[in-house]
Amino acid sequence: MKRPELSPVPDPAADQINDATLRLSVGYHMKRAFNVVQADLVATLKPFDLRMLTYTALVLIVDNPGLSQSQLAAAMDIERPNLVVLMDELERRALINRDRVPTDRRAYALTATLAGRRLYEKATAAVAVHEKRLLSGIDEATRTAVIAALHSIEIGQTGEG
Amino acid sequence: MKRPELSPVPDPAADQINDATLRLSVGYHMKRAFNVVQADLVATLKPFDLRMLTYTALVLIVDNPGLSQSQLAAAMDIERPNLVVLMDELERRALINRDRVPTDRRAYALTATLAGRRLYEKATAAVAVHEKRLLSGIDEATRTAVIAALHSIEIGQTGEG
DNA sequence: TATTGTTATACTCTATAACTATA
DNA sequence: TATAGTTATAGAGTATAACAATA
Repeated sequence: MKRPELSPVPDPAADQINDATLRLSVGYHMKRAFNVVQADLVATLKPFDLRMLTYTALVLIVDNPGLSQSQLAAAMDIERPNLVVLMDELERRALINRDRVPTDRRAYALTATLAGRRLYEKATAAVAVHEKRLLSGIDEATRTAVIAALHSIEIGQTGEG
Repeated sequence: MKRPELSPVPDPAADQINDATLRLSVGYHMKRAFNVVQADLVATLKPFDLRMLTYTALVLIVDNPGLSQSQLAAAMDIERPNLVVLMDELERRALINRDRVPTDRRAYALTATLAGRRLYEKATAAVAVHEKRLLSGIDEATRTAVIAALHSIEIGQTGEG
């Protein structure tokens, strides 16, 4: 966490740097912006003992009960082996269940426990507050355009809203 | 590299997922979009034997000759210890020089060598091409708004664009 | 005392190969 | 054969503490 409490005061040294050439490098600005968002998100989730990956997994399981680990890994854009340890952690903490699927005994049906859903509710509320604060400087129209643009980059297509 | 060659075909499994709740979670979409951009950038830089961090460092040194490692670390938003190994690598490859500053013999003045500047030129041209392709689905006005928004998140302020 | 660069270290995230059990 | 989940492992990126040299 480089920015302790989302201080709005940037490092003065960084601003003396001439980044004119980089002004068109989306990757650079995206990384820096993402760093800020991620740091905020990490700090927000810490009280709930969740990280970005465990939070995202929990949200997707609550919203999509019964999905498999393969589906979840695809949705999260991570490799299956990396998801296993996340599921191990959430299961150990009794936030999710791994139930065998009768029709395909290779797969697990993932569902959230009551404790998982409660943690989801609290964490999601906290995240909403923090993200709202994080984006407070951006007007609604721009915010919508940005999310749409991010989504279009994400899926590699043009329009989608 | 999860998306081998920036295929515009998303994983079908991921699209069946209900991410309505996440539609407002900027962190989630930002991470996914950043993953795509980063994968493209990594692939683009690979022929030059550069990673995102080494490329960014090289660009900033070329654009800001004489800056110190502390200043560079601040500009890149990484910790000083992590920058050391990057400088070791670039110096070993004779892309940059570390010269002692006469007025402050603790610090190094970082400059790019001729080879460093040449690599910078070639890599930057390649990055520009790839980013243009990556953002081809987004109109100019939106693109400008997105970069401005990213920058405003980055510096934690409102307007600056 | 404070700062620059450094070493050592640890943790998280990511990626691949290879295995098992099912299909 | 192919797929779901798993294990082991390796590589990046990131973060902190502690040190020597210098200010």
